[in-house]
Amino acid sequence: MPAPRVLYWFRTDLRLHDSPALAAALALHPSVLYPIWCWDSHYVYHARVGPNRWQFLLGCLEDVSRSLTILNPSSKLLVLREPAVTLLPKLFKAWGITHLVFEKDTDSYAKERDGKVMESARQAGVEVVVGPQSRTLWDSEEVVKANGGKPTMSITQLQAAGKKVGPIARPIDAPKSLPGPGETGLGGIEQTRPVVEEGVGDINAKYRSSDEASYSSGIAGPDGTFSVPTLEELGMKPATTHIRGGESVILARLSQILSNDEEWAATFEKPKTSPAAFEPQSTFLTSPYLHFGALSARYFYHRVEDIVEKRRAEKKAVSTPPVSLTGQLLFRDMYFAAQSAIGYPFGQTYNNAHFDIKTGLVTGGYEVDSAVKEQEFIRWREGRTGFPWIDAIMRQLKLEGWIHHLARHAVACFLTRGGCYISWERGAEVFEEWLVDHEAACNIGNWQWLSCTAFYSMFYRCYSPVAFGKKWDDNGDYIRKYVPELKDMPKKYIYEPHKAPLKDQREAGVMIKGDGSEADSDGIPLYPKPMFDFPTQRDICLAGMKNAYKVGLHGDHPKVLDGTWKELFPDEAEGPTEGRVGGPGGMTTFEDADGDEGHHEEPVAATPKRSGRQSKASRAPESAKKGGHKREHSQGTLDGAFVKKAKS
DNA sequence: CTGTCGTTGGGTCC
DNA sequence: GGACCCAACGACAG
Repeated sequence: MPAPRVLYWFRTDLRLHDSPALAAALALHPSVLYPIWCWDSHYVYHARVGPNRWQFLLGCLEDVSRSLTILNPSSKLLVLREPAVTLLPKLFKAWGITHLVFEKDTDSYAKERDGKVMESARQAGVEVVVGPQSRTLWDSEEVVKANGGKPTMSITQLQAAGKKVGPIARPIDAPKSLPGPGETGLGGIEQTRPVVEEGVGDINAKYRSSDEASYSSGIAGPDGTFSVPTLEELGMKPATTHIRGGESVILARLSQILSNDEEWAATFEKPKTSPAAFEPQSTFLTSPYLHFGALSARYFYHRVEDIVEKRRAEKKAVSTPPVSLTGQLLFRDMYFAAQSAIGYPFGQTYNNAHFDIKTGLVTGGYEVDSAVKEQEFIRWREGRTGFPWIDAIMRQLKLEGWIHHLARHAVACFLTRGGCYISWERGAEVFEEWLVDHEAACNIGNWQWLSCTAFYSMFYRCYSPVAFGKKWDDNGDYIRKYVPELKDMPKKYIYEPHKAPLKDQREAGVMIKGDGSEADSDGIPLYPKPMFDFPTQRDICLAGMKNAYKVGLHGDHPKVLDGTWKELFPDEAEGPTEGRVGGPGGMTTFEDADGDEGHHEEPVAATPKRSGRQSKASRAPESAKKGGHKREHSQGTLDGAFVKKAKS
């Protein structure tokens, strides 16, 4: 039997250390090994990916390529500018491939894609080896099985299930040698240009100079060498973050931190790390590396756990899950397993058996259909809500692609159940676009958590846009950094600048005025007034949440599926009404101290209905649409039991 | 049925 | 800085 000719397909495992899938490829004793990366049109067109994450990914690709070349000068990462689904069947033939090897991926989209690729491999007589899922501590499907087939909805469930699955695999070493690739001639293969999915559209077009740029240079790239592209080749606008991708970057930093300060690593408690810290931030910032597989979760886990065990033996203090460093990895596994169990509906309320409608109420569940809400959403996204703590966080996110976990809590709570009462799905999309560490399972899961849609339900625990930030950063240094127009505002007013007397505003060189759409007025920098009165809005949210919990609708309820659910929420169905208070969506009016008008500008035109939501739902496999975990709505509160007004 | 717990709240009082 | 209250969810153990 001739020696195997192996295609190793890198995806979200952009590393050489602790890669069981790569080890499986090498265990075949291949005569040639083609390390490839395929330009996935889903990532280019349909997933929301801004320049910062693109740049991070490119850094990871370059790093892997360099490491491959170190192992074998004739090897490097072959970047193929075409999606795997159309390209691989052609490559199998052109390169005489006998085996395709890749790491298992339980992400909803990845499962669908890999299924298609495996089918085409079967037809081509190519053997497929799916390596163990190693971006998590345990295999997500095994965790689900151990959890009785149900999604893991709490950290205790995850821990119990993980225990049943078994010990977390010890990391394996990077390979010491590597076969080179064979002939890389494309032998007349025609590039199949990816198609923008109808109804979904090219979400990232705004970041590219040309729709055609990404695939215009053919499969092998502009110089025909399968090079890692640049942002320019992608037609992408420049990135703004200082965060750089790459396995060697994170391994070096991890070693440095873990050996320099074992105590810190062993006693780490997430809730005690400051969301307001910058340069340096208060946490490791491993998340983007974990997402792209530049850092193995298992390697990270065991490096930390070894230190913890050592200190435990020395009778020194250590922290434990869920607050410890390893606890953070457990949460990640919890979300991966939940996503794996639920599939497509995980990313939405619609058709999701596990999630209540709740914060989707006022937004129609699937789209913002109120001009006021849309305006609030835009102001939240762009960091001009008039709440400096919220605005600083959103501006850091947009600029750097990363914010602290607790900062994510603050802005997510504010947008959903603790401020605007806008659907978590809108916020999740912004994070998806801007985060360098965006991980669908974790992002969706955390948004559901913060909006009290799933995983968490104590909606009366609400973050204040003033008090929470002050707790960490009384002087407001974080705000001064990311909202520079407030940099000279006295400490007394830094979290609530609209309360500053005109004299203080003048001395601080800023005027608190308007809605943030104007940067300055006659050369004087402007910072907006709060877009609503927070305490009033918080009460409205609490009342809405109480009502929503009482009704207890789930995403797979017939009335949700057929769109008639609004009948059950008469207050919300009417939409925002001027001056109405006591129901979610009521437009609040308030006047501030100096008697100026409040936040109401002319409402912008309502945005058109977004096609993405519905088409994503309709794209879900039939099994997912019909299956799922039907839940009894036994409370008998569907008719007329909603709460019209919260007791105050 | 009751009581307790849940990674990370806020405000007041001492 | 800690104790306690606020108004109160759902999961789980007993």
